[in-house]
Amino acid sequence: MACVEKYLTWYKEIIKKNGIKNTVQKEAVLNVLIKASSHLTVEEIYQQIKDVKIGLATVYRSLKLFEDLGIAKEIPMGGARYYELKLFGKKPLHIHFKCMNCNAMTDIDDTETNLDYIRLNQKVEHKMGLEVNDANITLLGLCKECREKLNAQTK
Amino acid sequence: MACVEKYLTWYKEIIKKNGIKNTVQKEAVLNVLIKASSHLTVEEIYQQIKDVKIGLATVYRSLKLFEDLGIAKEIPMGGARYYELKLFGKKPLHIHFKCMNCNAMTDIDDTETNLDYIRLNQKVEHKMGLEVNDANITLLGLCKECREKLNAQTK
DNA sequence: CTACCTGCAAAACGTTTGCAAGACG
DNA sequence: CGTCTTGCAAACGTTTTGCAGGTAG
Repeated sequence: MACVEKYLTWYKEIIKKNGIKNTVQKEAVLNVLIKASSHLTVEEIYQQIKDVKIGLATVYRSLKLFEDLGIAKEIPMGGARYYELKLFGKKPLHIHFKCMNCNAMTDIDDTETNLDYIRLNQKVEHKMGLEVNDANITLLGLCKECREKLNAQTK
Repeated sequence: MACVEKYLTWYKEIIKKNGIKNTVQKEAVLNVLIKASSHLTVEEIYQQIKDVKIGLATVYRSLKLFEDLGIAKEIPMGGARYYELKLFGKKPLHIHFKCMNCNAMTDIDDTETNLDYIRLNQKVEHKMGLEVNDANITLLGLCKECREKLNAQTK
């Protein structure tokens, strides 16, 4: 994937611009996040880094840094904290879905739907006189597979 | 408030129906939640109970129980966990707003807006073939007061 | 009277921090 | 070379658990 390389360069640019040093550890965390298809916990990110010597504390520190720089975003869900990247290619806002049966956490990848939510957020912003910079939207329920499976059992 | 009494009776009904024993401790936790205007952390709930002998562990156990029974709902936000009641008088879904400046966590109490979000959730449900039972929506930004304060400083 | 519930203290868990050594620029 | 960063281990705050005693139904 050429995209991974390109994004990585961009991220490193942001880090450098803020007077922070680029290290193999930060790069490793970024790499995992870029390649991740879904949202990961700190522990999962830590486990997926095997080619670089890294401590758990550094993963925490890197993620906090990335949050401050606006690179990454935390999504809290029932005790756990998931992380994902915010920039480049990702929508500025998107909806998360958590299946209460299989516990999978996925994105709802539908441009029109995402736009609907963004429009609604703007409406709220004007109506209430607030300034909305970010939004966490998580729907909970049954995913398509689990729904069909459970329906089949109860028939 | 007669409402507090009424709700309390209803909640105790639910607890009894599920074969769980009603105790002064559970009642105390419910009372705090019913009377609370905003969302509370476990520690805050614990502190507000003074007339009953109760241990922190019991507060945790009660809240978990209430969640399982569908009485209460957890709202995770940046490390902390807030709790609120789900039933009776409360909207089935409403939007939380967290101010990044003063850290206050409030509800967006606007029926029309809440309905907009519910409609949107239903749209997603049908479009993606999911079953949506619940939704966590938290907007992050600046509240009206902080926004004006900060604007005044930068002029 | 029995099953469930409670308080307490200990344990478990996730996250943060102090420090000396090391790496980036 | 100075500053920022790291790994390690200890500290920390929150949540869970085991257990003996207590209470609701």
